[in-house]
Amino acid sequence: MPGSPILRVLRVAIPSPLHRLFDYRPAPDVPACGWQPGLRVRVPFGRREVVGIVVECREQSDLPLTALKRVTACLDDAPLPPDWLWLCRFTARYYQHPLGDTLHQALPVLLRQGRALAPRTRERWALTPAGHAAGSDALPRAPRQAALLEMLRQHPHGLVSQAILAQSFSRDQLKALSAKGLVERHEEPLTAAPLPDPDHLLASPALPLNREQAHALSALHERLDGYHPCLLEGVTGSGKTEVYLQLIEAVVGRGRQALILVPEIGLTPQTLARFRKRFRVPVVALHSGLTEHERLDAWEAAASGRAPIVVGTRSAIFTPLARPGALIVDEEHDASYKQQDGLRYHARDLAVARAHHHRIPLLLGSATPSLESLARAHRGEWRHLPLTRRATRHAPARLELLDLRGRPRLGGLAPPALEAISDTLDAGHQVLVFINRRGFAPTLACHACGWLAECDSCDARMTLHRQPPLLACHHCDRRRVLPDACPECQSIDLRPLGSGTERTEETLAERFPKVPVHRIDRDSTRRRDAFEQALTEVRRGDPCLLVGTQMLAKGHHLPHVTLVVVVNADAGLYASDFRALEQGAQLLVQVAGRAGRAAQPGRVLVQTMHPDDPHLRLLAERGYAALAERLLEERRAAALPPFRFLALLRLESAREEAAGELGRRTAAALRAWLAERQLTVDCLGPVPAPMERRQGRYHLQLMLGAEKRSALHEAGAWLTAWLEATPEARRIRWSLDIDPQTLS
DNA sequence: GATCAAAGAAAG
DNA sequence: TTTCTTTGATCA
Repeated sequence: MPGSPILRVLRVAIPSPLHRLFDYRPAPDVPACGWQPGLRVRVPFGRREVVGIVVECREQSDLPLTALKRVTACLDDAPLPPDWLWLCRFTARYYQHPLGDTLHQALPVLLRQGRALAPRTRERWALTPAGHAAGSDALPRAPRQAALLEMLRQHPHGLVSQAILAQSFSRDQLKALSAKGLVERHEEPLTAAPLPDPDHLLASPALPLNREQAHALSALHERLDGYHPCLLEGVTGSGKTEVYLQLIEAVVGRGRQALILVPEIGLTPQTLARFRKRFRVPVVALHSGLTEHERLDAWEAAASGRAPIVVGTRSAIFTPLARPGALIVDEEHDASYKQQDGLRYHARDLAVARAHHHRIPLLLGSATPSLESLARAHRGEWRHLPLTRRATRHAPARLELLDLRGRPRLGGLAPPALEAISDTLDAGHQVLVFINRRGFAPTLACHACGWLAECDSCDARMTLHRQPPLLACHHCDRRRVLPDACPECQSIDLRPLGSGTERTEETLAERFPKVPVHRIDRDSTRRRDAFEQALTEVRRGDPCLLVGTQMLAKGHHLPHVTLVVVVNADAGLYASDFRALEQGAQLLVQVAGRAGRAAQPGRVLVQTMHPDDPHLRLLAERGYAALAERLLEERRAAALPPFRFLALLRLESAREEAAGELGRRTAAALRAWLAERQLTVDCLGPVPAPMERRQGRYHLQLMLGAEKRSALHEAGAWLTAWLEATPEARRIRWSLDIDPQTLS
């Protein structure tokens, strides 16, 4: 008999590492909206109950209906936002990650736990009839309650609790009055704020634009409808943020929402303050400091459209938007956009997919764009919008290479660097010493026999720390007390080898006793406000020395710094990873950008053992863009990204043999399958990972490369299916990294 | 024979 | 991943 198909089965994504869905029979009571994808359900799973998400409603299952369990309850009145569901499904497919786990990761914790996604409400308190009737002398022994009663008498519609608490009344006083029957509480929905009149959107006026900024903005304005990716390449201080702000203004002015991604290190109170100062509409920030309630509120505000502007770090790409208008990715080259464990997604790449899906503009900004993005711009896929002028009078500081060979060093600094520091301090300016090594010294060595402090669990040296004094491995949690004598030869001549932030700080403090030395690294800024406190002091402008790691290099305005010294450029630039030169150069340019942002021109001294290296010279003499061109040519010649697509299978086991055996079997099976399917994907390995032993486990990897993404994708899908079906693989931890950022 | 840890299997 | 079952080793 014809008719509508009978719904008998719900396919549910379960939070688990399994690459499959599970079928259930619907609960007896049907949700108001009917069964549809995106509804959260509570289901029995094994011996427990979990929260899953319906992804499909069908008539039949591969299993007999009698074998299916029944959904315990539906948790939603309406499905989770479709744009969110779409992005999660895309992500799971693209990164070959289980859909259940992907959905789970992309949801605020409270929603994962099954909390209702009710429209947010707020409390309003108003007088009851008894409250109106009560005289002003009704509460002689409770003056604060009487004052509160009086205040509410002035507001016939009552007051929201926020306003009451802001008048320094307490929740207890409200409760006391409520217990006396004088006031009562009303819950009211937090409905969408009326759209601000486009003429009154700005709380402070937009800044005037220079010609380049104006050109970039008009290019963006031309096409606010439709997918329109633009790479905004702007040197430090060229005003990228102002272009972002004015694009947001246009988007919000049309009643749409803007989502802005910033690097982990970039979501500072100052950044937010700048956004909030410009707009009269709320700016919702998503960062690690939020409580789970705040996170849920922010999610709901974005999903309902109540929040016109959402700013967040990597995971904010999964924020649903009711009326998406534009996506902005600031510092698009930043490595923090790639998640390095579990679901290894790249937020910038997902932003591309999402903007395309929504058909909205995408703005990617950077002073030092990734080679991937530059290649897209060159191919004409993305519009390239350069900003070359700095707002200040000075050209960006040039890098001066300082030959370290044969020179004595003090705390890692060669004499010419010390001299430059001395001169700068004498001139009343500030100095930034950049050193990418935490701790006192990279390791401890025995001067008698050559013993080095090595970690028991990793193929790495242990770092020497002074505060507190110990040896620590930066690759695992292992710590050791400082030995009094060499464990090999009992000599007591143990010496620190090389310099870290602590040692450089110590040396500089001895050498320049009259100025304060601020050390800024992960260790010195453990305390929440320590970092902000140090920055506040530095901003006052008195001469001082700053010693710091990457933390300092990114995004902070240090207007009084006129000299930057890079203690060792080589470590970053000449690492074995194929992206080392690109990322090392990006970091150098960013560090250099700290110098001379205010009235004074800046100097940047880069210490190196390879002052004649052609890459380094190209960067110093002609800048990042020129180096990037050359690196692109080299990548093309070497068949590396962005001219080839890569996927990396990592295998890890406590037993070296087990990982090796599985690696060989996997590679053989994959090669056979590739030959049979005639897919042009090549497979390299298994080879030991660059640091083979880490945290007591052996790491190996299999690298897949292809010219066509579709072929790589097919191979990846087969690989995950094969591994999941292979019993030996269960005892080994494995993960597939699509578009790996590093090969380590 | 009881107890415990390690290994293995299943999840709708 | 979580949970339960099976298996093997050890002890009194």
